[in-house]
Amino acid sequence: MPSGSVWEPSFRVTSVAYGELTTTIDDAEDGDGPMGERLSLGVAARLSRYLQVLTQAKKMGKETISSQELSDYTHVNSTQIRRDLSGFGKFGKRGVGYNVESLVSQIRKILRTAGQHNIALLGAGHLGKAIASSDIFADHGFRVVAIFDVDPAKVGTTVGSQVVRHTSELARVVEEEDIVVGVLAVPTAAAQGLADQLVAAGVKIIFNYSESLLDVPPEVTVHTSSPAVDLLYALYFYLT
Amino acid sequence: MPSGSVWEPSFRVTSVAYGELTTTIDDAEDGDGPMGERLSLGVAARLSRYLQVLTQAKKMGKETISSQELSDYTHVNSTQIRRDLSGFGKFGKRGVGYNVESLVSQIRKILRTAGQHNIALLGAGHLGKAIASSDIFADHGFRVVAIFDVDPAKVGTTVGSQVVRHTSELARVVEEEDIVVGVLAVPTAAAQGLADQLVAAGVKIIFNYSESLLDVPPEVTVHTSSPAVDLLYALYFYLT
DNA sequence: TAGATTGTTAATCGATTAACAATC
DNA sequence: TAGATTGTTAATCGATTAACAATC
Repeated sequence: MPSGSVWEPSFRVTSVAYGELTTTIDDAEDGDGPMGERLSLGVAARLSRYLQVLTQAKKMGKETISSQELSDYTHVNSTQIRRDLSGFGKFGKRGVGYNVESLVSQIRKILRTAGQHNIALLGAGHLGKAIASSDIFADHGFRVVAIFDVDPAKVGTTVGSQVVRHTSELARVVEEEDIVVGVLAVPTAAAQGLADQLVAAGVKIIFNYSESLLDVPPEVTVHTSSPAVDLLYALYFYLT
Repeated sequence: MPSGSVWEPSFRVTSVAYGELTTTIDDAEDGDGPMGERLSLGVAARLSRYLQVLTQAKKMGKETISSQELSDYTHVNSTQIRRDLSGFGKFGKRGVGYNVESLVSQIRKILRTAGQHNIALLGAGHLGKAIASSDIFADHGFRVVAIFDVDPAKVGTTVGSQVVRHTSELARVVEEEDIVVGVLAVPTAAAQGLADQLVAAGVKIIFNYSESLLDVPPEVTVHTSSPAVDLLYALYFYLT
């Protein structure tokens, strides 16, 4: 019996309301399935989770996986998983399950995240170092191509494969390196200022590991990491 | 215009299927409202998120907050927020909003997380140090009361306010310190073994910051932290 | 009073689930 | 063939949203 993240309740509670969610887009793909339409928030979020589990399962040498196993690890109902997948094609084999490797590439295609994407990491403290040396981002095609800090003692040192730069170089580097995501691993007090700089530099996705509530323009998406929230939530069901 | 986490799509996608979700429990409270029943997964997760934002707003000296402001920060629809809250009482003031401090204590009461809960942190590397020195857990009544590592070079050193202990002491310390949550901040290869030890020691909630897919008994809840998943998801809506 | 915001209703949409035939 | 698991249908439940009266 595997685990699963209590993560996203029926709505992974983070229901987002980001403008139109189901408008048609240009490029179609395999033919059948809703490939030509923008995915709903729910489907996109679940597919991302399946992808995470599949990526790890592949690492562990697993060749096939059933919807029930995926369900055990994601806590998404197995019928819903089969439903989500069958909307895009018949990926599974009855009596056997899904081929892990082929399902990974199918989902990557659906999520259009087959390519490489560049990340800027802000903050070279403990958290920044932990993120820089982790595989999690790299596994999904995200590359930390620049690390910034304001501390003169840290600027110039090497973290992961990158030399730490001073924050004053942010705007230039974001453009040069084609950075689409900024990750804030800085103290709460510094977060808003750096978010402003990221926005000014044209970054549209910010990952906030600080506690600060960030104010950004509507076209910028902020994801605030909140382990304590998930813990509160898990604890509620433990206590009751 | 504040940000918000793409987090939990309409379902914070992590819909969980953990047995009965709406059975009645013993203690009733204020009288009106569904206080006597177990919260649905969705409501509990959303309330946790409101609490996170409110806690930070309180720190920033904010006295009142409207459902629209809460919506901007959580990406939960403002009508839904009012609906969620009004189920437990009339906490708001028309034309004004909600009192931040009073709403914090109301939600804490609803989530039954007013008390202190003890955490064991496994791994005294960069991530462990980052977690130990962060406020996020402390803000919500979680206390890191023990830190473990297997590295002899780390055992005995001080991280945060704790002296790092050897993992062999785990079972004893879990019992002595009444630890209910184990946080895994260790390399992927070590995660399952430590999860097994936590389970054997009686811990029922595990927070997994490694990439490992953990197999645990059904009564244990595992939350796997997955920043890359959230990033994939945010990127999809950015690219389309 | 005028403006703002809550609390609540009603309608819709999507997630959830059980069930089962199809088929590997 | 027998067992397992997918793909799909149909029914239910809860989330989402707009709208608006109540009221601070």
